[in-house]
Amino acid sequence: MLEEGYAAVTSRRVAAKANLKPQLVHYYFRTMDDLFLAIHRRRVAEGMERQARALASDQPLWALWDYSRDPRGMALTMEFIALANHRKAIRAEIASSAERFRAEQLSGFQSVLRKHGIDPGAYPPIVCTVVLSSISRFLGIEHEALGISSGHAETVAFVERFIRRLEGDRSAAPADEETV
Amino acid sequence: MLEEGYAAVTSRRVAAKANLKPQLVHYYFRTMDDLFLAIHRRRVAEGMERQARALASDQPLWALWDYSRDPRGMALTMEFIALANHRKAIRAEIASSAERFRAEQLSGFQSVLRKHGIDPGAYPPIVCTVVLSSISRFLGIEHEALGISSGHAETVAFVERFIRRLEGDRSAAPADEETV
DNA sequence: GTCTATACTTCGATAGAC
DNA sequence: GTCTATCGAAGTATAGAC
Repeated sequence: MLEEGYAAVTSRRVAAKANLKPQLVHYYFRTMDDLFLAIHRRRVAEGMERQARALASDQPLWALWDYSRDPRGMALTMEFIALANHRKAIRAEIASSAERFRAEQLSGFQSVLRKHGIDPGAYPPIVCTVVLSSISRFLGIEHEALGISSGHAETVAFVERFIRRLEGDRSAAPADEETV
Repeated sequence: MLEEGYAAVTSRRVAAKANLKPQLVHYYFRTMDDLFLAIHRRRVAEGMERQARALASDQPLWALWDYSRDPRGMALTMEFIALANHRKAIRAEIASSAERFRAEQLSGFQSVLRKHGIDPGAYPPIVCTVVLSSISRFLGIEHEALGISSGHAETVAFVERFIRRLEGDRSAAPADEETV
């Protein structure tokens, strides 16, 4: 899925990877959509848990930022978005999980910004959430899918200046996975 | 390509749309990649011209913002990015066109911000370019591909508050197409 | 340029034996 | 559960006549 896209994930190739027969894929998942949904659900469960951990850490903004930018899951996430774009059966589930990530992130931002005394009129937490997601996702797409990065370093530095103003320097090394 | 993704663009279906035989597609473009490249080149030419017009208008930030957010070309652009992600032969060309859009937008931002007396140390033009692209693209993806829009209105309002501060109210209705 | 014909590959999904 | 066997559909691309 990472290397050749979701369209390359076929029952035959999945089976080959597991040293099984293609029919067994249909036995376990019936359709390929069911297989994709199963993968997605597992990813969502892990991702929600990771995001919760990030938001509960002592530097939630740093943790969330690092987590959102982690390239490991970025490409896979893009594949699922592309999948949602063309498979109506899958779209609803992916959309709802994205909303849950957003909601959890929002409540995290609300308490963090309140703690730092940020005026929610000037910097609404929901806007912070969306903008942070936008930037991390966009840079990820450009880097992973197109291999370009002009302006990326400057943008990262710009964002991190804001985070540093609130949480000081990053105390731990960047950590784990990403959103959906 | 819009409705079912680039994978659904096959020589047979292209030919059917044109009431021709599939083999003629191969006669004109030889491979499907050549066909995609031809489409892409035409889009880039139009897009560059539109972006230049936006940047040359009397409200370049409004024009660029409206242009970047135009949903008409957004989905198609996403398809080409997905295409680039999986077809090495096409990736280089799409990446280079994206860089050209970025460069042109940057020089536009530089003169606009200078004109308004914005400190380039506090708000580097390259960062403005990347952030604006990030937000418009991200909202477009969420809306087009996933059908979700929580936080979108607030984010749009936030961005437009900045633009209004520099260029005043939008004088014309939103206009045309988008980036790549 | 446009056609017919065709070689070759890969896919999703099911039926039915064991 | 796992196998063999198989249907039917769709795809890319080329050769060669007209």
